[in-house]
Amino acid sequence: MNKRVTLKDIAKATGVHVSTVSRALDPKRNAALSDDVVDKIRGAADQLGYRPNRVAYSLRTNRTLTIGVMIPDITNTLFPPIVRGIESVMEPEGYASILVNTDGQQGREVALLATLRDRGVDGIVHTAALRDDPSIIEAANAGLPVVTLNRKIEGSPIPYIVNDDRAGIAMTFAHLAGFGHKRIAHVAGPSDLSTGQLRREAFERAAQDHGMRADEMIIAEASRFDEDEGYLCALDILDRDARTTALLCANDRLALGALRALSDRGLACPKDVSVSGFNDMPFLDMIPPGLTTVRIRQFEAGQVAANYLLKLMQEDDASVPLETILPVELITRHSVTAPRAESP
Amino acid sequence: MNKRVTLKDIAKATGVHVSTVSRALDPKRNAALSDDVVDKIRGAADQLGYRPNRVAYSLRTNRTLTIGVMIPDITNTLFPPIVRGIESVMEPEGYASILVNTDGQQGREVALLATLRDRGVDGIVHTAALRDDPSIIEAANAGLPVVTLNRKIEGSPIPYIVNDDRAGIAMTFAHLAGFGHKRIAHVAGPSDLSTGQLRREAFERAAQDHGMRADEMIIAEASRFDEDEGYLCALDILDRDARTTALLCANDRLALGALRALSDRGLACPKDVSVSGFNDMPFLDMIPPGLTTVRIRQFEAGQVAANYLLKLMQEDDASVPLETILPVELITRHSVTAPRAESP
DNA sequence: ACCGCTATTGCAAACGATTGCACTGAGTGC
DNA sequence: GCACTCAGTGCAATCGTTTGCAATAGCGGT
Repeated sequence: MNKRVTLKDIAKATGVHVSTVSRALDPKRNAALSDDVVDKIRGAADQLGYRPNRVAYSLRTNRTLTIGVMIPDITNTLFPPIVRGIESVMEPEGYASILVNTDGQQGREVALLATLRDRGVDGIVHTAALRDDPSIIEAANAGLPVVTLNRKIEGSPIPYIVNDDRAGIAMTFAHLAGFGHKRIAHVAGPSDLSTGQLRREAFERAAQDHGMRADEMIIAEASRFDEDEGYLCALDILDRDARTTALLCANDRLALGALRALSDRGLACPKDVSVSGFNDMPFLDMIPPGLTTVRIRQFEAGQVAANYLLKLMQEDDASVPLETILPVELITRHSVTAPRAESP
Repeated sequence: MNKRVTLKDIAKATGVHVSTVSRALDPKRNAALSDDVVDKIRGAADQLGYRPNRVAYSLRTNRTLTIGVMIPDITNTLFPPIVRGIESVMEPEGYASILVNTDGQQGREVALLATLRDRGVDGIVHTAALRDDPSIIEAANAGLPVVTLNRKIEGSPIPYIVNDDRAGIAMTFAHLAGFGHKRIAHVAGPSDLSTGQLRREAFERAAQDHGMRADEMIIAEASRFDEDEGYLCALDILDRDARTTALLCANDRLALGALRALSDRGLACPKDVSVSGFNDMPFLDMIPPGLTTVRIRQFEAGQVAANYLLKLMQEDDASVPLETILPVELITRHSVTAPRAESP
């Protein structure tokens, strides 16, 4: 358990002052030193195996080179690629991430945010924000760089990166309509999440654009983005209108639940009713009948968020776009086909 | 951007010395103080909204209350539950985790380990160790608490938590044999990973126990635990012995690849050949034909690892079991059935 | 020969907490 | 009434860096 070597050790070894050592080791500041002393110090440093003490650095400079990454649940396949995207730009810059899972609970969120701030993170990527989220706004106002991902916080100057949900839904709706579907229902996500809200609005607008009247729209809102809720909502929709021929779901897990509901009702997908999802989660292509869905760029989204955050952290007067919308892509598989001829 | 309040501020506000404040706020040390001054200080502290500066604390105490969690790739569904398991015990104790992905590359692993040490983590949970891994051994020898998970490092005193791979493989083999399979081949994992190695040995032993001769065993070793490798290995096995009736795969992703290989060869699973996996990854039940596999306790494994690490970090002379083997469970679905009557 | 300038380096004060030790005063025993 | 204990606080060093400023030396210019 030999002690770590410090600047002082190097100073002692080379006979110079510790501040000189500090300067010699800092590429941005060693210009003021003579080359030979720099060389000597450098030599001694890596001969002794010097590794800077980041904690001391942080105390002095008030920069931890650490960011907080807040997500609802890493267990949800949506998030790992985001995390890696963030890491892919942060790591080369010397930043590490501490990852916290909020489970979508407001209480956990504010507590975790507090511990992140206690730990002095230099910035936060927040993918779990509720639409209305005072604590994170407060943090941002206090000067902490924050960017949100996938979720948009209403009425705040916090930059957000989102996928083009509206376009995704519109494409899907058009795809469905193109097959001749007239009775398209929506399994919506929770309305307290901006994703849920936005996709629902996009659905309504798309439906309207295709000449559907508001009172014809059947929408069931899930209280969580999971299979069980999708199952329940699909059942609800079928109960409300048995003639529904297509289920446009706000995400894949809801769609998976809907699929199960159909099969429970003795309905086949896509023969009896078509189903679409959103997100294109992994292994979706292996699950029959092969869900038609919208692919979003999670890794990229993470990268963009990280880049913005970097900029905010490194430049005092940095400005990044308030809104960034990433393009999405319709992935057509086999869960959508033409509706059966309507029996009048 | 109002400055954070420090001990000094509280001292000024209450008219006592900063060291007194420090003591008053520390539950383990305030016994030596009079109750009224403690109350006064406490009151001032949360009236001013004091939050301790963890960086300063760390510098002084040499404890960061941070651990490093090294995994191959968070994108692999195997790991998120582990991460959450770790978090579930660490978070209540005030520890945060910094997560790094090694991608299974030795180079990345040593670099990331170095940055973790630079950051002064109090301990490390390592789920990505190669079987022979000098850098992590060196770290452990230097006094850094380390526990490895899923992987065992040969000939080191580092505690490891593993699933009962041997039993899992044995159960699967017995299950297969119970259906009457005689020609059971193994799609093995990489032998430089202890999981790959161990499962292969378990297969060989199980085969032997069922009266198979060594020269009858057909084994193809994948160089990675992924679908493409599973595909290739399965093809290889079919080429080597077309009469193979069962593929016991070292993990689910290999099995998924094998499934694809079978279908490419016009073979049906389970009618023509049975297939089994290992790990029971999420959504596996939704992928036809429903892979029979071995369920492992990832969340629990994370918890155990975290508990051991906590003990190692908090007690000087802590001793935890060198080896911990978690029970596994055979999940039977529909990818295994009796072999067709052999056409002689 | 003197002055001033610049290039190089040292000094010391931070950053915000913890902690061994010294100090003070009141209470105790005799 | 005196020495002694001990509870309750204050003092100051310390953790390892960074950084504004002071100090020194060497140099050229006049």
